[in-house]
Amino acid sequence: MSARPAETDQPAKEPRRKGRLHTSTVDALHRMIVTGDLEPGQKLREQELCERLGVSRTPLREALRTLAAQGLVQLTQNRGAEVAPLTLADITALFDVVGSLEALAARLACKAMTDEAIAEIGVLHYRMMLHHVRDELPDYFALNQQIHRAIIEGAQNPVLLGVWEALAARVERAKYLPNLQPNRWKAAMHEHDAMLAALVARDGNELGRLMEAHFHNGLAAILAANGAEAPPETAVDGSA
Amino acid sequence: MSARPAETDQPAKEPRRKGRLHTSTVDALHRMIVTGDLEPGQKLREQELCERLGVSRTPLREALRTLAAQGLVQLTQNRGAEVAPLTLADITALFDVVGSLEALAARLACKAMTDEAIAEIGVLHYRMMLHHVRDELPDYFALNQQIHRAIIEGAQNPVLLGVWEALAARVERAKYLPNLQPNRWKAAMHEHDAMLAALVARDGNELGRLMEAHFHNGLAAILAANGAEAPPETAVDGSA
DNA sequence: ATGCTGTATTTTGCATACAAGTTTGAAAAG
DNA sequence: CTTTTCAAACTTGTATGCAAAATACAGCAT
Repeated sequence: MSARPAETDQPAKEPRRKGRLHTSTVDALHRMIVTGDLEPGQKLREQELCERLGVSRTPLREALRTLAAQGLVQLTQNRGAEVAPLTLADITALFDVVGSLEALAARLACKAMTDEAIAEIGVLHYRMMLHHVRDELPDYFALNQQIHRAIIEGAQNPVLLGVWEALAARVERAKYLPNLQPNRWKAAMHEHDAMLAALVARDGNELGRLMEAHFHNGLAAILAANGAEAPPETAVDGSA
Repeated sequence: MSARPAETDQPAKEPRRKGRLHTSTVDALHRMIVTGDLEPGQKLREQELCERLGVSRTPLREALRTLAAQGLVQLTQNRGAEVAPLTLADITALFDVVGSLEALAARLACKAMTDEAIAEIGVLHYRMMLHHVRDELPDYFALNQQIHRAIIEGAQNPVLLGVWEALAARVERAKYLPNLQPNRWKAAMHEHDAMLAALVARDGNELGRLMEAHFHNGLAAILAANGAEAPPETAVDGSA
């Protein structure tokens, strides 16, 4: 379903197919924000984005409202939009919530998933491991994301899926901040080993515990990496 | 259609203050959907809503996008918007997620809240109890909501607050479905008693457990009330 | 020199106009 | 009588124009 064609496009003013402008505008902005192409706190002037994306202000504004509801953009009355800041405090808060949701998903998935679906996750797991030993980071990331998504979908709870998808975008933003150190990478793989074992054993509580810990470790890595080397504007916690 | 309540505001075409049209449109639609004034599954034709709310299509469409991102409205390409259906399966899923989030909030709040804030919740609690013995349901509901919100805010996690607010709207929708039986009401009050005790004791795990159970009991009441007496169109689980 | 004020420019918010897609219904063919 | 086709009406999607708010800046007063 979510398999999108590679499509690196950042379309300038190519005359798109006539429908689906709103959707593709949302996606384009979504990517730009997640990848950091648009930086946290950056002011988003409508006219400028319109030219960049090749759409008029109406669909652009609708896209901004959608993204604002997802927490990627911040709107202020009569003062326009800016990319939502991403402070370390925000990231901490975010990981607490997502960790909790994944733990819930784990418990539900262990009850609801079919043996076949679990086996498919096993396949993904070993493919991911392959990318790990080959040092192919982007592919590793993609598989990692797919595994987490599969577990969430395995919970068979549409509300959970919807909330998770919205938050996953922000998690992705956080992942683009630091360079993932090899140490953390290796540790993450081991954590995934344990997670798969728990899933196969259908031990929901254990899997939940593991996933929550997995998330907290990822958070710690991000905090460590950025607390030391981040430029001041990036993400210092906003006491003001 | 359904009888609308008093209807003091709901401005027809009064020339509003020039700003804030978008926000108030979102709020108005929000209320209409939550209260059931707009029924689940109902098709939302833009022109009709424009006349009813006294705005043009542009801000209305922006509002619909916002509500869609919050899960109150469902959009389909070139086929417009409809009020998101609210099946019993949806409600079950929703309560699982919100219960889990409130449990998280409980753990965090027990650590983060000041004594003063906890005391304020105590005040709200006893005011709510007063409305209970006086049989004042709407006031009870309002206080109940305030207490839950105060605990979420006490967790001091802006992400959690944002997610919870979006989901709370859907929970409200569910509450408007059945007539709350007096039995459930009484039980809910007792559960709140225990919750307050755990909060004062700052026992986060216990409070989390209690709040999750509180939610599940509420869900069971709704399911029971509707499984038996709901009209077929309302909320039968949507296999389709 | 500094602070304030009024005006010009920019930018957002809303409304309307136009284009493209979808639905409906009636007429014609089987 | 049923089914198919096609066009008219309606609905949504997008672009543009206009008004109000905010910002920037120059000129003035202190």
